[in-house]
Order: sequence, then structure tokens, then C-alpha cells
Amino acid sequence: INMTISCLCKEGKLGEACSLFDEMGKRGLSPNLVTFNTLISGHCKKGQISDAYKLLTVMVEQGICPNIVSYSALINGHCKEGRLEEACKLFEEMKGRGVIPDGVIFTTLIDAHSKVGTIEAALNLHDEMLKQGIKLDVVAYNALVHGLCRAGKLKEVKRFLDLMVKTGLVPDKITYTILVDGFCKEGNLEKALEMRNKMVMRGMKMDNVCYTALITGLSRQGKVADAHNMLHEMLKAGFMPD
RNA sequence: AGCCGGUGGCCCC
Repeated sequence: INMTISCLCKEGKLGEACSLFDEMGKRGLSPNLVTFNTLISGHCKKGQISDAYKLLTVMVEQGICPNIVSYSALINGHCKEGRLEEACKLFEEMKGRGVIPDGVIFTTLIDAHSKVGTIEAALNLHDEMLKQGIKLDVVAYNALVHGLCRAGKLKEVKRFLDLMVKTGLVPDKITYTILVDGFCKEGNLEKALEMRNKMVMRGMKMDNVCYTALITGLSRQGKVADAHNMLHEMLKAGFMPD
């Protein structure tokens, strides 16, 4: 039944998922943690964050303790709706309930701060992760690196890339795309192309996202011919522009 | 066992 609710949520049929949930209640079936988490996530993805929070309240009333996943979904939902302050409050609430934050939650918050430009806060969260002995993974670094790129701190980025490698992590396609895009937006096309080459040399395939970043970068710098060539390469590689 | 949470381009805004 959780699978069914999950499928409905993924198809965007939140209403049907909720009916099923209500039906469960009427038949005396009790939803479990995963049922609630699935619905919380479903509501959040539709931007219905206050309903999502209500579900959290309901589960508590029913004696089910929200876990890290419940809060992750809820906090991410708030972040995506631009309610970072409330997301932070939820983070505190969560910790108050004795739920130990993990890397995913931190990454969610780091990403949110990066996006609104409070990169300092993102960096503080990074420090806190280290202090708490939570290992950063590639996703966490990508969020940080992206934030630094957006803040124009391309120099700082290097430090984190080194740190990342030192930790034994391997930058992935997304890391490189962030860097390609970051250098493009900074107007440093040479570096951008260098990143692309590195990416390909390390066995990662270019995809349409990375191509689009490069092509728009080139064309915005007036390098129309290069942009055209790149577009050709992209088409030859079998990607359709979108 | 399975089902629920985090990161990339353009476009839209």
C-alpha cells in the first residue's frame, strides 16, 4: 500500500494518494512511518508545505516519531518554496526532538543557502558537518561548489575540490558541469573548456546539460562560431538541444 | 527485502 501511495505521488496524483490514505484510516489500517513520509514528500513536491507540516503533526499525534527522512522532505520542501528561515526552524525542531542530522539534511540546507546567496551560512554548515564527524559526499561538495561559483568565489572552489579529492571522493559529471558553467559565467571560457577536457579525459561523457552550459557561455561572449561548432559536436554526439 | 529525503545547463519567472 505504501508502494501504491508512492506511485500516485510520483505521478502527481496527490489527491488520489490522500484518498487512499483516508480510506486506510476508515478501514482501521494504520499508516506507518513510511506512509507518512511518502505523503509528506508528495505534498512538498507540490509546494503544499503547510499541509506537509500538518501531516507531521498528525503522525506525532498518532504516536509515530518523525525521523530524519520526514524532516528532510519537509525541510527541502520549505527550501524549495523559498522559506529558508522556516526550514532552519524545522531543523532546530528536529534536533530538539533528538533526531540526529545527517549529510543529506546538511546538504539540503547548504544548497538552499547557496541559492539565496548566503554562502557564509553554507560554509558554516560545512564546518559544522566536519565538527560533527559527518562525512561530505559528492552531492554535498557539489552543492557547496555551486554556491561558491554563484558567489563568484572561483578561487575558493579550488580549495574545496582539493579537499574533496583528499577525502577520496571523485568529482562527477555534475561537479564538472557546475565548474564549466561557473567559469562560463565568469567569462573565463578557457577555464571552462579546460574543465570540459578534464571531464572527458576522466572518462565522463558530456551530456546535453553540459553542452548547453558551454554553448550559452560561448555565445554570450560573442564567440558565435565556437558556439556553433559546439552545437554541432553536441548534435553529432546524439543530443537534442532543449 | 521493498516503498519516503539532498547537488548541474538553457527556457519560464
